[in-house]
Formats: sequence, C-alpha cells, structure tokens
Amino acid sequence: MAKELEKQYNPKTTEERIYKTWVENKYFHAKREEGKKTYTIVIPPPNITGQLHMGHALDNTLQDILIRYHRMAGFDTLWLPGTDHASIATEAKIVEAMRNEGITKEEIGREKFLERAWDWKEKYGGRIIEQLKKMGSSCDWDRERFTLDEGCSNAVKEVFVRLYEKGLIYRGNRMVNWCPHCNTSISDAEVEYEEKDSNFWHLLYTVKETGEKLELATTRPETMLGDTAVAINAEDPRYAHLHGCHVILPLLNKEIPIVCDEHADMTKGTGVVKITPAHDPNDFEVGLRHNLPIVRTFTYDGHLTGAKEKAQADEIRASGKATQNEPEVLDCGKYAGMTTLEARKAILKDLEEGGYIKEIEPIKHDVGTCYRCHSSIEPMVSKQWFVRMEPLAGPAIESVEKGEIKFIPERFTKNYMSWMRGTRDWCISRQLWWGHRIPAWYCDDCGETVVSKTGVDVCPKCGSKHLQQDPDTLDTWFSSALWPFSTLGWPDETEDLKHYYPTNTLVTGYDIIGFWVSRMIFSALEYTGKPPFDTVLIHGLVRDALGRKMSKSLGNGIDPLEIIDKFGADALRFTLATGNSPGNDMRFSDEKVEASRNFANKIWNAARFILMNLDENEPAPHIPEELAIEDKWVLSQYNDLIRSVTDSLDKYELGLAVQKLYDFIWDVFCDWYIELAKIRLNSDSEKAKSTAKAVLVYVMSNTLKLLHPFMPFITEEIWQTLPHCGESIMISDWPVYSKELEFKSEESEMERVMTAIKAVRNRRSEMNVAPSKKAKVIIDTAFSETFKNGADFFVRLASASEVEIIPGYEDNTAVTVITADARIYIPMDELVDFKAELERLAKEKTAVQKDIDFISNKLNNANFVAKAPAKLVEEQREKLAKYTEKMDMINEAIAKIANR
RNA sequence: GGGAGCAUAGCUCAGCUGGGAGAGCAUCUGCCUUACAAGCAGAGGGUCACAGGUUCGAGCCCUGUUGUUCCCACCA
Repeated sequence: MAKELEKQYNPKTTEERIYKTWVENKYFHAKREEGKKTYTIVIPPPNITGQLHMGHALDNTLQDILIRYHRMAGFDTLWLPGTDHASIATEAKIVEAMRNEGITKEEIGREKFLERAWDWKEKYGGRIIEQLKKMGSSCDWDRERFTLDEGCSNAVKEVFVRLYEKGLIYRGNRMVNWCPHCNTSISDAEVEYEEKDSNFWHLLYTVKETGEKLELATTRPETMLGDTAVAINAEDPRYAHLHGCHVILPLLNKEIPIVCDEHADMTKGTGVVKITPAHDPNDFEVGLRHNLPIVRTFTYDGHLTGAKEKAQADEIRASGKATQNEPEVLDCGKYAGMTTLEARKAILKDLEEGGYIKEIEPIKHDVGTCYRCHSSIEPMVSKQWFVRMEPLAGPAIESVEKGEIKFIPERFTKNYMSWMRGTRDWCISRQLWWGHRIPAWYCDDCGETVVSKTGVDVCPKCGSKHLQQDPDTLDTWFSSALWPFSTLGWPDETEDLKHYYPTNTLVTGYDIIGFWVSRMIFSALEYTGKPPFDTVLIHGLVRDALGRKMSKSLGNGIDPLEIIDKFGADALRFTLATGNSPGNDMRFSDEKVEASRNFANKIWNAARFILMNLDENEPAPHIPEELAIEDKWVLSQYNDLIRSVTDSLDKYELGLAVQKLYDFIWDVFCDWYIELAKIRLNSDSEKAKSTAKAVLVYVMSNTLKLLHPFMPFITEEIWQTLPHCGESIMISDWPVYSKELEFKSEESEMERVMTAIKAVRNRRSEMNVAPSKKAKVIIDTAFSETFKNGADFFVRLASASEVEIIPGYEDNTAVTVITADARIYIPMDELVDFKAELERLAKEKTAVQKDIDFISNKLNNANFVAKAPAKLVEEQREKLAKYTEKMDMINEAIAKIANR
C-alpha cells in the first residue's frame, strides 16, 4: 500500500493548507506570457460594508470555475480582485456606528470622519478578502485593487475632467431624487418603487376672476405651499373660460396663474393639476415651459423650510451667484421645521377647516424609496452634477447590437437595451464625504467654476485666491464604471492594460445590469474605445429554502462561511454550481449541500480504494498497453466526458458540466468500473493487476482535473496523493479528447453484459434473494464471446456462483431472465414458483408488446419513413428487431413452463 | 401601462440545436458484498399548467388562456 487517507474526507484540515501552498507558489499570479491567449475577469468588487453573502459566494464560484478552467486550458489567465468603497452604504454604516457612540459626523468633521472610514475599510475590506480566500478563489492577490485607491482615484479624476471639457458633464439646478434620511441626492437608478396605501385629496382652489371653485387632486398635499400655478389643458372645453385667469392658493392666500399645458390630462381626474416646480419632476418641466417661479418648501433633511433657510437663499440671490433655475425658498411660517409627514397632517387639518377639501379618495400608490434605506424619496430641485447620457448611450447600444458584447442568457440583452435607451442624465454628485471628491473648485469672488485633476490655487478668471473645492463626492457607480480598466492602470498605457484589456467575461447578477454593467460599457467605449468585455454571464439570486430573497430584515440569510465550516468549500461550490442555469434564481438549502458533501466523500473513498491497491513506486498516470474490455469501456466514456464537459464550459453551461461529472464519477466510475476492476485486482495475474491499477489511476487522476475548477481543494488533495507529474493539479493541463480512446464497439459489447447483469439483479431483488445467496448462471446467447469475457462480471456483480455459456440451452425448471441479447437461467429450484413465473412473463410480454407497437406504428407511417432522417429510421428498425427477438424468447419461455 | 421569466415525480430543480421524460432529496424493499451506511442493489411515483396550431414526430417551435415572480415607466 502506497499512502493512506482518512476514512472520511475532512475539508477543515485540508483547505487552508492547500490554499496556502497555491498562494506561496504564486499559481494565481498572471505573468503576462507572450504568445499565449489571455483570459481575464475583473471581479465585481464586493462592498466593504459587511461580509460575503450567498450571492457573492455564487458569483465568485462561477468566476473561479471559469478562471481555473481557462488557466488549465493554457490561457494566460488573470482574475483581478478588489473591493468597492460603496460610498452611500458605507457612510451610512459608519454614521450608524457613530450614533451608537453618541456622536455625529458634523461634530467630528470631514477629516476625522474619513479616518474612521479608512479604518473601516481596513477592517471590513480585509475580512471580505479573507472570505474570498476561504471559498478557494484563485484571484491574483498581487493585483488587488480598491475603488478609492490612488490609481482608481486618478482614473476617476481623469474621466471627470475629460467629460467636463467635452461638455458631457455639467452642473445645474435640476430635479433630483432626494433621500431625506441619507441626506443626499441619488440617481434615478437608485430609486425603488413600493406600493403603499395613500389617498387622493381633492382640493378646491378658488378662481380669482370668476369666484368658482376649481377641483384638483393630489397625493402630496404637503407640497401645496410651493405651488406656483395650476395647469389645465388648452383643449379642455370645461375650462376654456379660465385661460389667463388666476387662483388663490389656500392657506397662503397667494395669487398664482392658471396655465395651459399638455401635462394636464383631460381624461384624468378633473383635468386640473397643481404645479409645484420645486418638488415634482413633471411640475418642474411645466415650470420651465411657463417660466414659473420655483419655490422650495422642504429642507434637504425632510423638514419644512423656515426663516433661516429663506435668509440663506436670499443671500445667495443678492450676491448674484444664483445660477439658472435656482429655487426661491419659502418661509413656511407655522409649518416651518415640521417633518413632511407632520406638515401633511397640519396642512390637511387647516385645509379641512377652511373648507378646501372636497373629497378623500383612498388609492394604492407607487412611492419612490431609497434603495439603501427605503425612506420615501422627496423629489427636489437641487444643484448637482450630471452626466449627459444621450451621446454616451448611442455607442453603447451599437456595440451590443453589433454583437461585440454578448449577454448570457441572451434575453438580458433586451433588459440592457431598454435601460440604455430610456436612460436620462445621470446625477453623479452626492452630499456625502466617503468617496471621490468632485474635482471642481468655485471662486468665492467671481463665481467661476474650475475643474482640474491637480487642484487649483488661483482663479484663472479673476486671479482671486479664494477658491473652495466642491464639498460633494461622486456616485459610487461612477468609479465602478471604470473598474475593468482603471484596475489595469488606465489612463496610463501600462503593460497590464495592453496585455489583459479588454477583459473577457463579466459575471454578475441581473439586478445590477442598469447600475453597473451598462455604465461600464458606455464608459469603456468612451474612454478606451473598446468594449470592456466580450461576454456578460448573468446569474440569478440565491434564495432561501422557501424561495424568499435572503435579507437582513427577514433574518433568513445564510452565511457562506458557516456552510464552509460545516461541509467544506468544495461542497458549497458544488452546490452553487449544480442545477444552476444562467439567469435563473436558485434556492439554497442545507440538504443540497449535504448531497454535495456526500459526493466529495464518494470521490474521497474511491481514491482511498485506489491507493489501497497501489504499490510504493507506482508509475505516473499512463494508459497501459493491453486493455481489457472494461478498460476500453471506461476510457471511452471518460473520453466522451472530456468533450462534453469542455463544450459545456465553453458555452457557459456550468451547471450542465458539473452534472455530467457527477454522473460519470458516481455511476460510471465508482458503481461500475471500480467494481469491475476488483476482479483483476483480486486475481493472481500480476499483469492484469497492473493494467487495472494503471487505468484506475489514469481515469481518476484525469477526471479530477476536469472536476478541479468546481471542487479545487479535494481534487488537489487527492491528485497529490496519487501518482502524478507536476507540482499541482491547478497548473496541470486540461484533458483533451483523443481519437485513440474511442472504443465504440467495446462500449456496446459492455452494454450487452451490463444490461444482463442489471436484469439478473432485478430478478433476484424481486424474489427477495439475499446477495449472499449465490447461484449458478447459465447463459444462452448469440454473443458467446462477449458473455464469456464477461463471465467474471456476473460472479462479482450478479451474485453468480459460476457462469456457463451454453447456446441453445433449455431448462424449464429454472428462473429465467430475458434480455434482448440473452436468455439467462438461474437454477434455484426452491425459489421457482411457476405460477408467479407465468404471471411475471405475461406482464413482461405486455410491456414488450407495447414497445413493439410503438415502434411499428412509427415504421408503418409512410411519412415517418420518408421524412425522418435515415439514421433514425434505421435505429428504429434495429430496435424493433431486438424487441421482436425478446418477444420470441418470452413466448418460448411461457410455452416451456406450460409444457412441463 | 410596457417587457421578461417561470409552471416537468411528494419537494427542489435539470432537460443544450424538436426523435420513446431525468437527477438529488423524500418514500418503499433487500443488503454491514473488506473504498464509501455520507454507502450498495432494486422498486414505486409524471395527460411536462390549459386550449389550439406547425410537423412524419412537440416538454422543447408558434398563437391564445390561466396562475405566479420579477424588471421598467413622471401618471396629478
């Protein structure tokens, strides 16, 4: 015996040790090998907000499978890892942590806050990297990046300046989505809509000129203080007499105009709409068209404005620094300082008392909420930076249309396209501290805006030295959008960039196509002139066993590390890869991981068995000269396996690939081949023994290679223990399909014998005969040679005490087993119940007759014979012949019993 | 309002370009057959949601219906 393994596979003692040797030997490090094709993946950088969840585990498992496969298949392979600073999410976490300490970020100031943020990054960013390692991820850790590191920040500034100079970035007062809880603007993509119960409040505004009451409906009565008009449709006959009139705004007693605008839809409600340009996106547009005042009544943290806010705004106006569409601010008087919700109540109460409410109609209403904190979004006019999307979207659409970038599955192309076509200008400034600070400076004296990569001391317009940098930071996705090339050194023409860019596969969930994928595509095309990757592999969400989304609030999240601890990283990876088809969600449960763990153990024990039989100096894997039929059978199957696994991987059908490996290892190799090999291993022939051993080692060792991308640890551990050449399975060569291993005729010979063995087992089982009870087997067959060769198989696998091949043999007292190729007699007098036997044969006859009818019907159909492929027709004829033979044998058997 | 996915064994899901329905788990029956009881050998269980259509042939392609999930959209 060469080496020994433990009885059960123990991932805990194995994984860490193996991972260490991989890292120490720099197997993950991409070396820029000339003349080799490259294969590159950049990791979707996990947020440093917390820890790895099951979604990350899936995402990274898929990436590692692709990476390990390509590395073995001879590509110069780079998997570039890193983390994302996750501006808004991380800042929220830190603020929350500080609140527990009783401090606010304003108290400690920007600098101290950022120190805390970097500490956070060290702690949690580091933890995530450790978790990735536990999964077995073969990332090139020497190239690890962070979205806020120097290089990435440099790329961000470069892009900002370039776009500004091209006029593709601008600053202006526009309607943005404001989160009063996070206290920042967010982009359209960051708004999620949730259906909430609400009301339509039907209000009555009095027309100044005619005294009539104009009815209009609103879902947000608290905005009415900021109304600067009401709109009607010019075509609406009901209100034709009101063109040019005014209404008196209740509570404020302010006169505002009635305007005609297409936004007022005659078919909806009363056809009258109140216009609040500062707090509603549509109204903002109406306001622009009619040159209406923009009156802001909310503060940025969700309260009603008062004297203080008004004074500030007035001062800006007075200084002449107000820019286009700068809103006015209202002193809301008695409502000032209330939250919007409190204000709603108070205002409704006052409207009610004043008789301004006609009706309250309950409705269900989609309310915009912040994707981070789920507070209701307040639309608000605010001065922000925007990216002009229209010129960028064009090429991004074209590139995908031309097929330069492919989505898998294909249907997500549509998803991407509709996002790209519908996209509006992207609000990129955030009122946060943790992030890339906007590289823009404003002159205190002349109001000039200067955008620069390096910083500005003197105003280029007026020479003033009083310049302030914009306090805001950029949307997190602005830096993520550059990730595929900023991480490789862009804007510098680095060797890595030349070598590994464009990257190949992007692996991500369908939930961030709009946030991230689309932005990478237009960014890459704009700045590097090339698509960032050629394939986007989309996977679904990992849900819990009940199909619910894993979430903190539900508390149903499953920690990948706990699973690894319990079952091993290989089992987790296998579970995530199995039965997971691209783009579809999957459910996760312990039972599934258990099945995977059992599979790992199965492989482990197969290896244990092989090792048990090996000598001290067993030769390295090779194919021996004189192969037995079972050797040829297994080699031929293994050969097919190479092809189908490789094909599936190339088509990104990872779930199919791993399923085929499972079937081969368990059913073909373990259940059949190892059992067959035992015959020779127990024989006296040294030659037969060594052939069997060589084939066992060869098939095992190479199958481990095919499995390695999916289960890297156990495959390495076993491969190292078996005879092998080379340092590590992970840098060994990927097996290639070989003509020399095609043994089709031997395969079908084996099938004949296997079918017979299964039939005998089946009969014995039906009759409840224990395997320990051996019985003689006599086989009457036209394939004498085949069955003679397989005689030992019957002894080993069908509980035969001895096997005789006697063509034309007859015995009407034995148990009979019939297959298409053979009639098998098992003389077990005490067991033969002739009545039962006749019944069984009758049943079998019906079954075979059904088969015969089925095929005859087909073959009797002239259209089938004429139109179906000739090969198929021929196959059907052969089958019919087989069944007919079988039927004859059954009939004979019945006749014999009847005649005894 | 627009778009997409899903509907297959009791449960969870595969089923790649159309050629007699598969796996895991669960259930039932026998086995400690010296790699593995986290195992071995067997068994039962499905009008592939429904209705049409195309085809020699449909789980797969087309049309419609129902149920379900998700994405997108400024509907006051």
